[in-house]
Amino acid sequence: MSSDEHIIEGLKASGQRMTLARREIIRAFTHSSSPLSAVAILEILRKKEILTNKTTVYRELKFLATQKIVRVIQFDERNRRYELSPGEHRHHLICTNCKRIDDVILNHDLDEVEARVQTQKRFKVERHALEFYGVCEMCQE
Amino acid sequence: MSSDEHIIEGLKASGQRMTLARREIIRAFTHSSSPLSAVAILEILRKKEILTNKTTVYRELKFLATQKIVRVIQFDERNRRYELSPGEHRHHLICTNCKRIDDVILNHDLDEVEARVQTQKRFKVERHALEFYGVCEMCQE
DNA sequence: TTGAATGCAAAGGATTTGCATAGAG
DNA sequence: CTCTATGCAAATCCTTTGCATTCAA
Repeated sequence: MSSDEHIIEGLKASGQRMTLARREIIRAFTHSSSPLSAVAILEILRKKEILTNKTTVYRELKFLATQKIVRVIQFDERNRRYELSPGEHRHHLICTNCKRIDDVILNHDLDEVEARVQTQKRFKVERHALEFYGVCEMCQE
Repeated sequence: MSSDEHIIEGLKASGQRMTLARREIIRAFTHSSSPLSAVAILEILRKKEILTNKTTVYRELKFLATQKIVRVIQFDERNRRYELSPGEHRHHLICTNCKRIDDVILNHDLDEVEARVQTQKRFKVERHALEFYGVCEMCQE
């Protein structure tokens, strides 16, 4: 079962309704390697000739977030982006030139730092967000 | 010379004008240990009975950012926050309970991770942003 | 005097809400 | 049939812009 079907079946199994918009938004995420904004999703659906209102997209994103299927991430931008809630721990590489966003997986690299924050500041870390800003391979040429 | 005076004198020396609003916004930053939003600054000025328009605050924040005196940071929130451009490398501890934001300084802890991103993904890292979400000391009680 | 800073009103862009209707199960 | 999802318009919130006026140097 592909990952979009997996999510869709999971939702159905938990008694949620499956609509065209919901299905297609989930597919948009499973087929994208980078975080998507509401506008980006609207654009993807428009290209597939699936007419959807932006209100629906915003509401669907909120729904998927409450279901922990996607999560919100926010860069130094005006608008929010969303991405599939990662099983592995992902971080972002944001190109300051072309604005492209790539992912990198760093599983236990921050464990030590987190432990230090925990003891030094008595702050109980639940999660962290780490983004790298710089120049991507293509823009370096 | 205190740190606000230091910034103010630096600006004057580089030929920038010094107005009441500018001076007080700089002071708001040097006297705060956590990042400030435009609304928060407006509130601080209002309490000091310094009448200022929000437009001025937004414009001033933009100005201070171009002068590299402050920098923008954005959490999973709707509105932007700004903080003094740090000499040392700061990160944030964001309490998911009381929303308080504290800072932590981690100078070279990410060097190794950055190096790996650089070689693995051929991404030239210029800077990074790292935030920890969790429960602060006070909220753990 | 002169260009930068200010205030106000209005515009903008992203996101949310109210309400009536359509559609999934 | 019932309750959720949808579309549309309007509202909200944060931020920016245009323009005439004030003010620092």
